[in-house]
Amino acid sequence: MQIDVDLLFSWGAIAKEYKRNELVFVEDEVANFYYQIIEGCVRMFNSNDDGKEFTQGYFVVGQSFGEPPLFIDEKYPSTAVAFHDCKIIKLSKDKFLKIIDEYPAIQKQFLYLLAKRIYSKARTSNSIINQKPEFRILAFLSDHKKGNSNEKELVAFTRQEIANFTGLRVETVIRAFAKMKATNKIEIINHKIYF
Amino acid sequence: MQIDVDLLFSWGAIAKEYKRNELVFVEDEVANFYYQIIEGCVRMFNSNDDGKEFTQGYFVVGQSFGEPPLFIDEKYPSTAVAFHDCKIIKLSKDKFLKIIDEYPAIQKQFLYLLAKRIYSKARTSNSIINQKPEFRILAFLSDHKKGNSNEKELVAFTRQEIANFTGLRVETVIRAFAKMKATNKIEIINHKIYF
DNA sequence: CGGTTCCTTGAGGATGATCAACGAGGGTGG
DNA sequence: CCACCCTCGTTGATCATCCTCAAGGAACCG
Repeated sequence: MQIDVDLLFSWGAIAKEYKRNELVFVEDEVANFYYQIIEGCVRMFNSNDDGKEFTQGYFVVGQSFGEPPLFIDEKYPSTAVAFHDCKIIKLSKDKFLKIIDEYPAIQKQFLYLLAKRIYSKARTSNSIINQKPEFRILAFLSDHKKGNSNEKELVAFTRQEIANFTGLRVETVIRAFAKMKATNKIEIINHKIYF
Repeated sequence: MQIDVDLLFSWGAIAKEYKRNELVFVEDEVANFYYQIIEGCVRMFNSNDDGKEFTQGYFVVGQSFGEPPLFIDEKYPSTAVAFHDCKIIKLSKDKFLKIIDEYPAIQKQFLYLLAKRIYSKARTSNSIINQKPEFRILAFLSDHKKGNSNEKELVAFTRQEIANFTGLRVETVIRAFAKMKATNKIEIINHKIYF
């Protein structure tokens, strides 16, 4: 949990519902709100001219997103959309920055959070740029694995979503999966992937 | 300037000199120090199996680098090397974290710094993944332009360095530059690039 | 059971990587 | 001052890989 929900409400935050695929904010828009997910899952992405999308990240229950621009007075570098139906807390930028100032413990939490984000962005951009499709996909799968046991678990992303995250095309992802199945790196049962 | 130099020294920091190409820290090493540049320039990068390098970023005088792992108790995701001869202040992790705790203003500065880094990492990874060579290079050039005037200025990176940053190969960079010259996006005088 | 979304396969093509060889400039030491 | 070396830039030819396009099949849901 990022900021205590009751605290947020006491500062005037409101909860808003978003249907699947509804936009939360759009690239190049001015950043005016702090967002924290109560229910559902949010995807951040960029589109290029051809309509090809690149997923910057997924955010789930309890996580906040789109904060960096609030601190540095920048526009949103990406678009955020409800990946599933969502309930999201919204608080104005001013109030959010005041909370940060008034509660040193919260400020510190955000420092750690941003440090984590940079760390993982450094790792993903490295694996995406330097490596072959199979490697990129494996990096994605490892990062998004819930348990860290050896047991294989269901991958809850479509091949298209994995393609968007790894900067590949669906067909390439599918073909890579075929190879990975052959080498026992994953299992595919009934079109579902287990890793 | 990140943290006041005198303050750092008063907390027991030392200044160390690094020759060009000398390593400051290495990928996967445990993070034990805070580093701040007094003189010179540092490059952070990853190498993959083929020896191909991907540059995560350049850091110049007055900037600190390699802090995120200090906050979250992780190993370094990349290697740092002196790009030119350097003088760098080094402070132990413990003392650094104490400074962060004792001076709220400094803590806040780091929050802003990390926010900026995330913002620019989001932008670069997008332009690198989604786009054609020429576009990637233009993004790099814009990001590293000092003045924001329209006047063309000398690009102080070799073609190899630009290739490492954009995830391309030298030859591809050179060929892209040839096209960009033809379309007047850059000038090349005596092998030097002006953008 | 009809529609939508997702998955799959094949063929062909474009693009950037690779390999090899050479040119140009700048600095250093004899 | 010149010869050499080392780094950086350049060019062409060839290759591998991933993208593109097209078509169809499977699963799922109301």
